[in-house]
Amino acid sequence: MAKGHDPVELLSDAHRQELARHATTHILPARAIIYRTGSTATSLFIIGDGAVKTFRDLPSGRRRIAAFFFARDLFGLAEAGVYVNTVQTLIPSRIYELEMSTLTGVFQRSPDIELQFLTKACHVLREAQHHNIIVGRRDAVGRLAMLLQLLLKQNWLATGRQEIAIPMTRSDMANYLGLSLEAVVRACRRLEMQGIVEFIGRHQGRIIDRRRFDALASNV
Amino acid sequence: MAKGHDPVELLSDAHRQELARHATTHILPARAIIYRTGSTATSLFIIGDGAVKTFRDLPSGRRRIAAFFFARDLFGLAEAGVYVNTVQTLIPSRIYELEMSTLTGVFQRSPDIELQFLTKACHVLREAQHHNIIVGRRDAVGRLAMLLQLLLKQNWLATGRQEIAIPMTRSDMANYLGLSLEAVVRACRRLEMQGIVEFIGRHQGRIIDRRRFDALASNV
DNA sequence: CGTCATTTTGAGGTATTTCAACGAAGGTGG
DNA sequence: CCACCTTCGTTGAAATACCTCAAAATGACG
Repeated sequence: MAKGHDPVELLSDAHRQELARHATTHILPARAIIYRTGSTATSLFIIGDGAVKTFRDLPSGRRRIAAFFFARDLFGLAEAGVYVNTVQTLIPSRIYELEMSTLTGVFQRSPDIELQFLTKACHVLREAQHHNIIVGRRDAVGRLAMLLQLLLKQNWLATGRQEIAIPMTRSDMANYLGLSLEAVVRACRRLEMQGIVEFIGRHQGRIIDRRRFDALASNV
Repeated sequence: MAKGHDPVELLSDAHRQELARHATTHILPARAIIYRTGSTATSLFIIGDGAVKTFRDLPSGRRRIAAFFFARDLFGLAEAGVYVNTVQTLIPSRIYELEMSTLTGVFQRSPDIELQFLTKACHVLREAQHHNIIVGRRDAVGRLAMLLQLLLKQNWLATGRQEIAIPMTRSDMANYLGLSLEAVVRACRRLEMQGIVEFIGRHQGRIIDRRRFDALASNV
């Protein structure tokens, strides 16, 4: 089983308040670009509510989605000087912006906050390694199952634990999984045909057979 | 082109001396296990000389190599409480061990050292994302070219800049690239047939046609 | 309610995987 | 120092699964 994906509290309440004083809040609609590849990196961002995707467009015209981020996730730190990925909201989101210049001051005053960021960076790294394992699978259905499992964790509390909220398009899923759009569609079909997952519309799913679902996702 | 892979100095000389006082030096032969999946995480490690691989064995029996690390690289931070990957030397190596307990003290005294570690963690994250892009390619030859390009950067100074030192086995390369062992062998053959790269033995390569080599590696 | 992007479905091509057997290399013990 | 043995590497042939291309249907949005 893929471990290391428990929801991680980024910061304690005290630290969160300390940071809140320095943060700018952005209320963004769906599909809003937060920053682009190559622009100079000036801030870190924390998601209050919503979801974003970080991606790069490759020379071939293909697009690779490096990660999806959700509430309490941190992004903007995978760079040095300039951002290497573009970040865009999937759904309306509330984003907190922390300017690096003010952040270094906070770090000087309280190294333990900085340690929290280091911990969080490690969490993001584990996510990236897990992503590597997903893409390493050869079967489309198994890859899809692992992505759905990821999404399931997000709505563990919000919705029932069989309900899967899918805030992105099939195309996004394909770009994350390293599959073609058609392969994703067919994989969804097959999960339905086999009675493992049911799809209601394109942005919601429901687990029908949890045992076989977990078996699929774990069968790396 | 894949950017973000320039050799990064982990620490300034002053900081390195500060850390050296707290570090334990290990001289290890090839194939030595430094720590295993699931053991409690007590230390960070920095490579003085040598090379290591970090990997996980999946339930299916497959092995996925998450990363190769070389001189001045840092590892042991991709975890929370327990290590999630096993780390093993590829060649005889000198490894510095920094116990977390002493490290937190250092962080308290000099937050700028901690910031260096955060920066380094971001670098490792970028490497993981680059790995994602490599594995995302569908052509075995292109993936191999990107790995060779990575190895090339390591020996930029040590050997000529056409010489590629390959400290790992074909099997390791396969597990890193998400290919079968046979696919790696055939990809090597094809690079030779096309006069792009020449292999001397199994652990050394030489770039023959740099233009086409770069074109291959960039053609993501 | 119409337009447009996204999704869905079908058929064929191509790459890698798998399976099997052989050859080479490295490490160990006599 | 040599021989053995285990591991790793190499090559060939067939099968599977995904990709690509093309066209129709669905859904989103103004």
